[in-house]
Parts: sequence; C-alpha cells; structure tokens
Amino acid sequence: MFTDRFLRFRRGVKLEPEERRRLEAGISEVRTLAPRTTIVKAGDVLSQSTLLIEGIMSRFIDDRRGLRQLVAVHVPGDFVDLHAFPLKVLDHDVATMTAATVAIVPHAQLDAIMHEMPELTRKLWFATLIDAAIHRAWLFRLGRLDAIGRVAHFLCETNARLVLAGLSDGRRFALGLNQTDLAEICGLTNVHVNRVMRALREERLCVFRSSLVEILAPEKLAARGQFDPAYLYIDDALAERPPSV
Amino acid sequence: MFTDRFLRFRRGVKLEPEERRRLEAGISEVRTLAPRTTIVKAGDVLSQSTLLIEGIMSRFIDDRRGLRQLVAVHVPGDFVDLHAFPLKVLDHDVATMTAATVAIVPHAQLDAIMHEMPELTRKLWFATLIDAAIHRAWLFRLGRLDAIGRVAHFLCETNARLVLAGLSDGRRFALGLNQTDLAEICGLTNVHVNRVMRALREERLCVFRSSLVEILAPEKLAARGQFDPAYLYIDDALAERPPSV
DNA sequence: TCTCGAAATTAACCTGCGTCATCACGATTG
DNA sequence: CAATCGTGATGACGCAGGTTAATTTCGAGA
Repeated sequence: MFTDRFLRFRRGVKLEPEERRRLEAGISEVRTLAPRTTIVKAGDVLSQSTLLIEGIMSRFIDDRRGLRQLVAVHVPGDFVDLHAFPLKVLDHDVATMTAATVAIVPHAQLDAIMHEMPELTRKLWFATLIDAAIHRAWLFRLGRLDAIGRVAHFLCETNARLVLAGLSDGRRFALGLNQTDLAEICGLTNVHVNRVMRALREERLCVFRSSLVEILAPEKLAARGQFDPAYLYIDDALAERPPSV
Repeated sequence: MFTDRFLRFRRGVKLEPEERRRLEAGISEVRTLAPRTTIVKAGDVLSQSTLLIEGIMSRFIDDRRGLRQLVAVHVPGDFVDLHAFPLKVLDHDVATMTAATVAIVPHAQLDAIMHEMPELTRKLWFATLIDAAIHRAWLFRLGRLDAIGRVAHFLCETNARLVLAGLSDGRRFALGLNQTDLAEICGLTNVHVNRVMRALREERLCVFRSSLVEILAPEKLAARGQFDPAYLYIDDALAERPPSV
C-alpha cells in the first residue's frame, strides 16, 4: 500500500486499518517525478496534497539574490505538503531532490475525511505538527550550533527518520543530497560544508561519499550535534532499539 | 470576548459568530501570569492549551550549556500551544516574557469541537500552521540573513503581527523584550545585537529604547531584512492598508 | 577508452561576529 | 541616601566561516 510508511512508528497515532484504507482510497493518482523538479511554487493555489512514496524532496525559500534556504527535507512516508490542505497557498516552494514517486490526494478527499472521520483528521493534523517540531529543531540547529554541530545534527536527524522509513540500518544510508544541498540546509557555504565533512571524517565520526552516508560513531555524532530525537515523536518501543529493517 | 483577536484578519478563515461562541464556551479559566514564568516544560503531558489575551510569551529550546534559542514569540490573539492538543507532549518550553493574561482551554473541549464542528477544527488546524509558516520564516532569517537583516526582519514581522492585534500603529509599539531576548531570537549575542541597534539607529531605520520600538523607515527596514509578509496570511483587505486601530 | 560535466577538494585571504571586560544609567529597595 | 540590579553601551582582540579561484575526482555517455 502506498501509505504504508505514513505515520509509522509515531507515538500515539497508530492508524487503524480502516483509517489507512480510507486514506489509500483518497489517492487519485501515483506519479513519478524527475530529480530537481519543482512541483509547487510559493503563492500557487493548491487543490491537492502530495504523499512521498519514494525518493527525497525538499521545501525551500529563496532570498532576493537567489541564495536558497531549505526549510524541510522529506523522506518516504512524509505527507510533504499536507499543510496545503488548510492553508491552500504555500509560503515556499516544494521540489524533488532525487527521482521520486508520489501519491496525489485531492483536497476534496481530505475534506470528506475531515467531515466523516475526526480521529483520522486529528492524526493528519498531528502529521503536520511533526513537521513543525522539525522546523523548531532546525531553528535550534541554525541559531545555536557551530558548523560541525549543524551538519552532525542534520545527519543524525535524517538517519533517525530513514530508520523509521526502513531506509537506514542506523549507520548507513543513501542521502540523495550533495554538499551544496547540505549547505542550503545548514546555513553554510558549500566550501565550508566540505571542510566540515573532512573534520567529521578525520574525527572518525562520519563519512560522506557521493551522497552515501556512513555514521561511524552514532553516539559521538549525536553528542557533537546535541541531537535528541524527542522531537520526532518516535514510538517508545522503537526509541530504544531501532528496527532492524 | 477573550477570543476577539484569535484568527483576526487572517485570509480565508474568518470565524463564524457561532464558532467564536463555541470556542469562548470552551474556556475553563482566565489567569494572569507574572513576567518570565515558565508554564510548560518540554516533555510534560498536557491536557489543556493556552490562548494569549494580553502580554508577550515565547517558546524556546535550551542547549546543553544553557544557551537559549527562541523558536517563537507570541502576541495577543495567538493560541500559544494549541499544537499540544494533537501532540500531547511538547518538544520545547513555553514561558511568559512580560506579565500576561491567558485563557485556558481544556483538551476535552477541543475534542468535543473536533467531533462536532469540522470547519472550526480546520480553522484551529490553520492557526497551528501559521505558527509553522512563521517557523519557516525564522529559518530563512537565521540561515540566510546577516545580523542587521535578522533583527530588521524580526522587527518587521513583530510589527505586522502587533498591527493585526491592534497593538501597533504600524510604526511604534511596545515590545516586551530586551536586547538579550533579541539575541536569543536572532541567533546572536547580546553584545552584537547592541551593535545592530546602533547601526539601525544611525541609518535612521529604527530606534529601540527600553523595549519600545519606533520604526522610522518601514520600507527600508523591510528591504534590509528581506521581509515579505506573505507568510502571515493576512487578509487581503488589510494587506494593503493596515487597520488604524 | 576517451570526453565531459558535476561534484568534491583545497588554498589564500578577509570579515562579521563572538568573547571578555568595563562602564554608565535609571529604577528599586533597604 | 547608598546599595543593588537590570539593561544598555563600548572597546580590544581573535577566530569561525565567507569569498574567490583553482584543481582534482568520478561517473555517465559516446
């Protein structure tokens, strides 16, 4: 099922089979997208939202000179622009980073769900609030961590999220991003991200080669980035021991 | 009415009189709080949410060494921790900055609303997503602006939000924050915020004295901070000409 | 196997902001 | 009135990270 990974392993919001079926029935179309494709521009009026099935997507704000700040990175299972359902117009752009497969859910379907299934509505609301919690962790990262800490924090977060999606074993994962992308995430330049990667490599914390990440010392990396996964609302059963998928 | 300022002048989510009455009826208590009072700690399990009636509040994350990053500032009319209704546990602390008056809404009331009034539920959801949009603007601010730009952007944002609350005439407002607070918002040190304030004063953009802000050149200040208020979802009628309240 | 373009890497230089220290001012309290 | 405290203001100095510009590596395609 296309929604298999949605809200998987999140604390207190397990989807009932009936709810998952309803959501699945709301999908109007499954589409594949090329890498680096912008699917939503800030200001567009939207009548559908996008559930990410495979690949990596991002949301970002460009400044006046074209410098880009990523405000979110999405992994499979994320309902990328579910917030467009209440908002209708977004304040930022949405794009694929890698090739991606997405499921389209028309807002008319979400409207019906909202009127018929209040508990499922609450879970959808919850999903958008996890994204907000991640925004806050990113604010902490940008406001209070140095360059090495920022990259370490991001890699720990992404690792944890990919573990939930079954796409990391807790140490190795394919990250569809290059060093310039990391720079746009961490508020740095690509040159300095390169220096950071070298430092992480030399300290034997983490290696990054052609968008493949291997975390050599998870605890040390988390400490360096002051990473505490509480904000991801991971199911208690999994918080201790990640799934060996 | 206590909820008068809630969702006021926001695009596409005008509360019906009946909805406002229902929300008002959900208030269990109105309370006054002393300045610098922490009302929620990260990890607390919550069974109520807080609507801010008067005063300034903040949400923040402290790092390991005690350095603080503010992730939100709230003005009257904001439903400060409405996101605790779906989330139940927060990832950050919530506190007053100034003395404040708040209305308490038990989650049992929100639960009832969720089951009875789907359209009001959507508007509550919308309110939490505006906070998320503000988080994203803050990410842009921290990731892509220099010190002067960050402070300018924050002052423009806060001015716009206080205009909506009827607490700024568009040029002057009481900001219940000192320079150290601004530093914790903008990811700077209080020393450097002081340098920034001097620069803004000398460039005749803005003056700040004992938490009173006067914007001398609104357009120039907005340009300096690359401030575009689209993310505040202000009602089109007001976007052009702020209310003269 | 060769070519080409994207990405990674590195060096040299510079600056914005942090750090540390001190001082001034006004409000509050004993 | 003196003492204290919160807040703002300022100077000297150092460094993390930006800027610019080459150079190298590597995978994809011909």
